Formats: sequence, structure tokens, C-alpha cells
Amino acid sequence: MCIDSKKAKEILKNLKLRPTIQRIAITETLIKQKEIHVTAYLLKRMLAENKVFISRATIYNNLNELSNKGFLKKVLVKKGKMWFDTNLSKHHHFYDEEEETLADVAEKEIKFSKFPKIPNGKRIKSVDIVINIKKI
Amino acid sequence: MCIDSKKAKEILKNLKLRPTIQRIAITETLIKQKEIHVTAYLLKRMLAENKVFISRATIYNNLNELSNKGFLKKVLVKKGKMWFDTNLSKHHHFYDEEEETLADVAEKEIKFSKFPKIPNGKRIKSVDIVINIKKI
DNA sequence: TAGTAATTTAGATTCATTCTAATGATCTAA
DNA sequence: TTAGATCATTAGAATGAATCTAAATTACTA
Ligand SMILES: [Mn+2]
Ligand SMILES: [Mn+2]
Ligand SMILES: [Zn+2]
Ligand SMILES: [Zn+2]
Repeated sequence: MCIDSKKAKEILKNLKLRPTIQRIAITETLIKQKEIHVTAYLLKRMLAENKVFISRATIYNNLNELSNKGFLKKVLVKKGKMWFDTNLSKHHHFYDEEEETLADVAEKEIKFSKFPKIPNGKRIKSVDIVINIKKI
Repeated sequence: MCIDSKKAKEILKNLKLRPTIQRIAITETLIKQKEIHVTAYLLKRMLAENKVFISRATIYNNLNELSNKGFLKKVLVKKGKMWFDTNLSKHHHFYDEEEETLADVAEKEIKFSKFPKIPNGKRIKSVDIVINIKKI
């Protein structure tokens, strides 16, 4: 257990989630870096590298629970694989398919001078901007 | 066979794809409306409503081939389901998750007054903007 | 019209994700 | 503290979209 273990427990307490060994380890991993983008598989691998072995179902259960509680955001950039993001601010992404990496674009880095009219009877839920990049 | 059958054959000829019964029916369905957004499942259902029964593999083979040949664009708006789009112009989308519908946003409807700096050594491949909407 | 190359197909396979239901851990109230 | 209740974890099965396989059929070309 590293320093972050305490912070992790604190976070779980605030989210009213029982501080199980698995949840603490997952949360610790997520807060170790200031911001992180992971898939379920990536997170499982990161934990395994630290000799923490958590079942697939638990990884998914907790990523989903942490998302539902507002501690993570879901980001979709490619068919069939969900990314989870600890950057909770409204923001956008660079996605590098070749390197399978996601990077943040702060909301203030994008400004519109023209934006489409929303269809009648509808309202905006969210605006997702993905800038797909590749090596020159 | 409706009027569009001839057009469909013409299109396939230009794309250098053999005009099989299945391909003609698929292409006909896609050009019946000026613009169309379909998933593989939706297309299969549309064909079945017209008493044309085509196997799943063939639906996918042809949607992918038509995409590779540049007759369709792929659009990703939700985890795990690919949409195919006959609007070939560069454009963006409204996505209504409640109604599972995709609608076009012309490129000229969106203008940026500020856009992020692309990371060194990288270039933009594409910019995907999805405006998620829901009923008021 | 024969030979070959492309196409279609049912069913198997893959991959990410969710579900199931049995086991184990944590919490709470007495 | 502990009993009981609730919640969490897990292996493995199930799901759903998409792809693969390999055998049968169809379309093209000489
Ligand atoms: Mn630690
Ligand atoms: Mn017809
Ligand atoms: Zn992010
Ligand atoms: Zn479109």
C-alpha cells in the first residue's frame, strides 16, 4: 500500500462505496497519476503489474460504479471499446489510433464561431469532439 | 426490382464490384433515399421487409466493401455498433440515443474560432463531432 | 462453354462486456 | 463483540456486434 491508499479510502467513503481491497487498489491506480485514460483491459494490466489480481467482472463493476457516481467519465473513441477518464471537467480528446492513446483537449482550446440549430423539441445532452491524429 | 435497380448496377460497375443479386438489392436500398444512416442490422431488416433475405456475413462484407471503395462512410456514435452513411461529404452528426437516430450536420454549420495545437510529429486524420441530443 | 476467380452462406469464432449464482467480506444494531 | 443482513467478488456462462472459415454457388473471360 502506497501513500495513495488513504486518499483512495477517503474517495470511496465520500462515494458511499465499501472500501474493499479491490476497490481501494483500483481507486489507488486511478489517482496515482493526475489524469488517466484507461480501458478495462489496461487497468487490469496495470494492477497485475503491481501484483494485484482482480477479476474481469470486478474491474467492470467498479469502473461502471465509479462512473455512475461521477468519479469517472466514459469516453468513446473507437468501436467496441470503452475508455474511462479521471478528468471530470468538460473537455475533448485527441485519439491516436496507431498508438491507442487518448489525450485531453481542454474545453477552452476549442471555440465555435458557428454552431448548428438544434432540432425542435430537442436539447443538447453533450458534444463530443474527437480529433483523430496520426504520425506525419 | 424498382427503378433504382439500374442505378445500383451502374454504381457497382463503377466500383468494379460484380453485380450480384445481393449487392444490387443492398445498393438499391441505400440509394432509395437521398441520404441514409444504417447499421448492419437496420439494413438487414429493411431488406427483409422487402422480402429480400441476405445473410449477415454478406451484409457485413458489402457494407465494408462499399466503405472501402468510398461509397459509404463509417460513423461511430455509440459503443459497439457501427453506422454506415451514404453522405460522403465531410460532415458531423446529431445523435439521439433515445430514438437511436443519426442526423447530419453539414460541415459549414460548424466553424471554429479556436482550435487546439496538434501534438508534435502528428497530423489530423479527421475530426469527429457528435452532438448528442435528447428530448426537452 | 469450360475454367477460374469472386461471392454468398451457415455456422463457428472472436472480443468486449454483462449476467448468474455461489462464495466471501463488510457493516450495523443489539 | 457478534448475528444477520446487505453488499461485493468471482469464475464461468451468456450476449451482441463483427469477423472468419470453408464449402457451395455464381459471374466473368477466353
Ligand atoms: Mn499501493
Ligand atoms: Mn426494388
Ligand atoms: Zn479526457
Ligand atoms: Zn451523416
